[in-house]
Amino acid sequence: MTKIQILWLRRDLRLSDQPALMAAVQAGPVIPVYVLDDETPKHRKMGGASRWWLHHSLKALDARLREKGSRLILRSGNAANIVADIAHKAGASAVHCIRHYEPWWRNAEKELTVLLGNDVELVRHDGNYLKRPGSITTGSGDPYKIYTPFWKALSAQMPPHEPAPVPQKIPAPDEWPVSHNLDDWGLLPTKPNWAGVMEQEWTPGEVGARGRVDAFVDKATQYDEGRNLPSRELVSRLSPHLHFGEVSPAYVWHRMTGRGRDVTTYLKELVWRDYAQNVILQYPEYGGKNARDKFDDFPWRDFRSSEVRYDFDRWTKGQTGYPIVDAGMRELWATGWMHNRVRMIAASFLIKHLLIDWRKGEEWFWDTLCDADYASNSVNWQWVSGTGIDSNMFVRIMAPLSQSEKFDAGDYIRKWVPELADLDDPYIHDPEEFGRKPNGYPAKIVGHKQGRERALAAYKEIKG
DNA sequence: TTGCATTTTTT
DNA sequence: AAAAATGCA
Repeated sequence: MTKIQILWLRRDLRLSDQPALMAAVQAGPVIPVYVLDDETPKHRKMGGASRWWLHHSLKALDARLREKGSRLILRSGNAANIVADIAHKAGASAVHCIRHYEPWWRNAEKELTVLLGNDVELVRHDGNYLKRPGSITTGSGDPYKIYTPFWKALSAQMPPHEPAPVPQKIPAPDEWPVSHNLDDWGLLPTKPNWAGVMEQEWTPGEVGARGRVDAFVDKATQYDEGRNLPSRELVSRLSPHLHFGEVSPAYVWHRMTGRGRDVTTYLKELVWRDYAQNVILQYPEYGGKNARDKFDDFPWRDFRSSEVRYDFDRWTKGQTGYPIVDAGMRELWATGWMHNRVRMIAASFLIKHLLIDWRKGEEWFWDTLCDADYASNSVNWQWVSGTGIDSNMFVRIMAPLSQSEKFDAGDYIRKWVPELADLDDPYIHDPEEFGRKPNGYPAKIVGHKQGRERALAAYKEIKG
């Protein structure tokens, strides 16, 4: 006799290469459950863009499950409590999940083990990363702090496993637990215009993820240069799909490699996901705490001052007077995503030129990115700010104007800052300097030289 | 301990 | 050419 299996889903919303699903299917009838949990993550509950994505991803997953004779059970509240309750009421013998390494999920997994008691087993599977986080260590057995040696150690263990197929059929229980209605969760924004743009831009769900992979395979060899050119469509745009687990990194790895091509630069980028997990496993508080604690005394401009909040507000709205920064921030607001090269420029501008604490920027990205990921977002913000374990490069202050020219961002600016659309290169990168600033476009918040010198002076204060 | 290395840079 | 500190073998 086989007993009910609970499949507890979080950021692993796929049917293929899903080890928790495979294990559940082999053991008995499966009840797939997703819990919308705004309690467990505390202040890290999903932001607006992530919620939009989640809505569509869950809808797509439910449709996929129904094709296989199953369905998705939706509940909201404390995930550990609810999953335990469902498991007990269904008389389940096991709960299967994919492990997640955000500190709140690690806690919840521990709590769930206790709540399930002796009769129900919690089986945690790995599968959202190329190697199990924590398994890649230095010669002396410590976790890596620096990316390059981490990459070398991990890539020596590649390729990953062959991706597992979608199960033919997912056995259903005789009785389904009660489920909420997705539409009642209010995950979609009240602004219909924004939702319209998002729907044009993205197809959440496993099928959409596969489509992005297909579209990127032929571009992957150009990635080494293409990743720096925001005007061109040469990046994978897989980040939100990977974040929500709609596709496994092992599948992406296998699709991109082979055929004797060199796609190393892209693979390195993919491995940054693994690296970021390796960091938050060492430093669970990485999202809110400087890894280099001398930065705790850094003289950030005081956010209680209305002038500083006003500058921050202009940054969020893409009104800084720096076209490349503004284009990026407006792309983010419109589409829930920003080209990575521009993310670096925009982040550097907030931290160095505006001298605003990186945590304010990270918070904004957390709310507005549809790929918002605790590990990746924190690691990248701390990398730019120089507060991270992996860099001490505060004095690397990106020059937004030369970056804009260097990476040929003219068309990118034309697309996202329409009031500058009529300007030719090179004027469009710095209209103020060339005396071509249209009236509708703001003056620079702070001059480049002035901002740079202020940042260097602030850095000196914590050096001694 | 030593020596080499460190995602994306700047002037 | 310099910035500049610490990880890693």
